[in-house]
Amino acid sequence: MERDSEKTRTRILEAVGGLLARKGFAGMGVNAIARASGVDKVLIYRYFGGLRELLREYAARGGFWPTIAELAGKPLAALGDPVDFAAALLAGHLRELRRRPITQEIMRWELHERNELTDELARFREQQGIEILGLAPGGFEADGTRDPVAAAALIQAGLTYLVLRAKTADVYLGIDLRDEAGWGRLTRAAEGLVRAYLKGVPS
Amino acid sequence: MERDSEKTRTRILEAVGGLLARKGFAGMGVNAIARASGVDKVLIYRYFGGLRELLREYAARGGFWPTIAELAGKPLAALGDPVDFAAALLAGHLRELRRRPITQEIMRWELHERNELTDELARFREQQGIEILGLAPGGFEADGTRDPVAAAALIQAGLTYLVLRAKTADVYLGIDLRDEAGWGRLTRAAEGLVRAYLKGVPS
DNA sequence: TGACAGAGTCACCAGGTGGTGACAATGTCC
DNA sequence: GGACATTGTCACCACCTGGTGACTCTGTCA
Repeated sequence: MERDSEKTRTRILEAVGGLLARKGFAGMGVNAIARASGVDKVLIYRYFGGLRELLREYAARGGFWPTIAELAGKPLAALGDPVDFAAALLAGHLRELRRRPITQEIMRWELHERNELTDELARFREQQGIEILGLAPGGFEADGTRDPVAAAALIQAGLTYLVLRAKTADVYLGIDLRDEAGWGRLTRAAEGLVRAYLKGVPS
Repeated sequence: MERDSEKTRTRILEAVGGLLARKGFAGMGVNAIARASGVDKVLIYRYFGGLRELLREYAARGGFWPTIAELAGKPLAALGDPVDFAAALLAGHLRELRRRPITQEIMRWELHERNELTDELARFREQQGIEILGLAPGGFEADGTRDPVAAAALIQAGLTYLVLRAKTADVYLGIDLRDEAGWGRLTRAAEGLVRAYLKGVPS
């Protein structure tokens, strides 16, 4: 064997990512990681301490969350109107989440397990989300009739759910999740909803 | 022992429900069901054939999906306006899903496993959803600027995601998911969104 | 009373999991 | 060269899983 501990470490970490993308968190175990990386599992314990710590280190490397710039898709300065801002970020959320199977897998995992790691990952996202809201030109304060934050949360959550659902479903309320046309409808609906809600004029 | 096969069958089926509510599908196995029901696992094979068939039979008993009447919350005849109709059904979706932990667990399961059973369960819901859309007074046809079905799907998906997420998260984009006030904000936002989108006037 | 089918019990199997101790190979430094 | 720590290999452990064969018990019916 190669006898290069640093290389072995990264091989293990890469195996985590690959396994995550292929099998999700269901098949995530010491034996599976050892098999996938072609490394003896005892090295996982030696180098990382255990599965928890390995996953923690994998998470610490990051790279599966889109940055704010990626979410916006264009320079933030170009989004002077709060409605454009919201529409662009929601579209960006959909776009960026769809192209990140590992991120999707983490979010699926968060949906039915809660531990220090999932809490930390969620906290990071939550923090980023709040930060983005703070960047909204003019802010997103609620008044008597409108609650822009709740509305944005709802639409973002809807897009998230549909992306996660698309792995195991072909269709949702008649909308084809396998086809790009279906996603186009959803993108336009999201934009139309937020425009109508914030300005009172659909589309 | 009691020597009553019918009683034993129902004890097993009830154990499935209890286990589902407590542990979700993660801990769903022959041994666990046998333990939870206080019945030898060999009887599961004798009476049902295996885990798949047992789950199938459990699903066939139904009772975890809200009916259309429950979703509407009030007589459909009272919902003459398509906007009221949509708002009432979205609010009903949230209300009914929140009170059904087993249904939530099934939907979580559907999110990362796909088999004949999940497909069938999803097909039932899909069918019901389409049926509800058909009941909308005046229909929900898309025109050049609006796609009411996509908008409703998005909001419904958002409510679904937040309900599922509430089990493992306390907060989403600053909205408190443990508190009734948070759900009130979301309900009002959903209604405001659909009203604004369909009529052009928020709230 | 005795035969018999149905209901329930028990012991076991192969295979997988997380986890560890003992050992062999390899490079490094004196 | 020899000492030594590091890296990697292998065999093993207890435990749990799904699944099955063989047994005993019990109620029913002739």
